[in-house]
Amino acid sequence: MRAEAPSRYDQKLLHVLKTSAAIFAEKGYHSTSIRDIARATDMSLSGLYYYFKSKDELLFLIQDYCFTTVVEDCRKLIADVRDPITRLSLLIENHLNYFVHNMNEMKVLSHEANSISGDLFRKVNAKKRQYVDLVMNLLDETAREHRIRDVDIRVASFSLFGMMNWIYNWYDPRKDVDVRGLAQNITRIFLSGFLGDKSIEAERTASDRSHLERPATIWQQ
Amino acid sequence: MRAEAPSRYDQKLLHVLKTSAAIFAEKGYHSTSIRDIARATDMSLSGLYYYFKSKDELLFLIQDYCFTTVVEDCRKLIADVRDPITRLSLLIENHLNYFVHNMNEMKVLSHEANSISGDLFRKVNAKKRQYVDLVMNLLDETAREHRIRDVDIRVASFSLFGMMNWIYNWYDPRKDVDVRGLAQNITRIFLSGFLGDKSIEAERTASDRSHLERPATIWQQ
DNA sequence: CGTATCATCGAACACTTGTTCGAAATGTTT
DNA sequence: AAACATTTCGAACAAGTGTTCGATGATACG
Repeated sequence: MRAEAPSRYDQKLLHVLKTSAAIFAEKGYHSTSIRDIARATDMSLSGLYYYFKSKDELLFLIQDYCFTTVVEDCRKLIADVRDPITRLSLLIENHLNYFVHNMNEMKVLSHEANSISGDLFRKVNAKKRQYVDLVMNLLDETAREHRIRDVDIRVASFSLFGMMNWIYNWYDPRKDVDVRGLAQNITRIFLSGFLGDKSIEAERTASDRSHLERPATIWQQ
Repeated sequence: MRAEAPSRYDQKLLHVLKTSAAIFAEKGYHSTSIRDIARATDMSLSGLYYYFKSKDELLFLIQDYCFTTVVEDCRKLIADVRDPITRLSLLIENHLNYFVHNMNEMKVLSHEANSISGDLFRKVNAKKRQYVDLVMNLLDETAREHRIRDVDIRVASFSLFGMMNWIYNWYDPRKDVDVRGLAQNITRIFLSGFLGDKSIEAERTASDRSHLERPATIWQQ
């Protein structure tokens, strides 16, 4: 039994989502009007409302669809792998691969995370939390296996997410390394950074932290 | 000769900037109305326009003021240090310290980078580019000294910025490690990750990259 | 054919937005 | 006190916003 062919409705909905994501990615969610989307999709203003019932929901559909797929793909990919480090590497590769190939949607997911509110916000956030927990557990397991005690798991996890999710701010497939190279580099930096290197004591480099005491600048008066 | 005492005008302007930054950080630039700011500052709508001549410029003033200070502080801090690794460590510490102590402004700087346009955008971006170049040069120098050839400098630089700038999405000073710990962790992860560890070959962990060939999911059809 | 379901649209509504402008209040200097 | 500059404000404007609704066209099926 094979998958149903997508209906006319589904096809057009997806087209609307993809076009909207592109505009949201370029101009930002709040600066994009439904009229902008109507123009780009060659539909009428009110005709769009047949496919979503509010601008909020439109954003949700993009985020949810996109995020669900990343997580599902990831789960399949690491399903029959046990070694936490390998699982982590695969997660990173999947995340970056999906990100680069769906830059618009992922930018909207990352950048407009707080542009949504209420129940829809909570729904997306529930999935996000699962994903974050997955990473934190992997790091925790790895840390135990390798007797790493000097790294905060939360800081490490979000550092990794920072590295990965920041790419929408700079990555240009036309002049940067390809996805392969991107994944290799980030995996290498994070993993060997997290696992640590006995020959390097990062601490040595800047032991005088007295400047951290200063409240820093005029903003704080 | 000591610094001039800030005038009434400067004091109030700073108060306006700081209050605006707090609201922008919470609700986002585009969802914040000048009326919101008027309410929060106990000023009239039109009264605010005595301190800036457009909403755009208000955003610019926040970003410029904030960014200028980070870079200046950084330059002073590393002025008489030659070792690139030490310079890098100090830069990271300064960046994170400033970020945590001025979370609102730095969130506005990071998150609303594209909410500004035209000349004002270019002005902020010029400073940003200098800062990025500083980091890239430091990494380049370090890479040469330590004979690191398998890491892309651009990827490494923006990975570092990703780690540092992402914190506005998760860092909570009330339940996370303090700035000291934050800086230690991130410096350790990035630095020993960038310098690498001969005993670890990250490459080994996920040599099968065939899934990176697949165009990935429904979005691309 | 006809008829029921799906898909689309134009026109309008109620509301919020950034910004302006002349006048009034406040403060400072002669 | 008078004259000046600095600072604040109320009221209004023009433009753009998300959303609704009844009507119309298209499509599928009996």
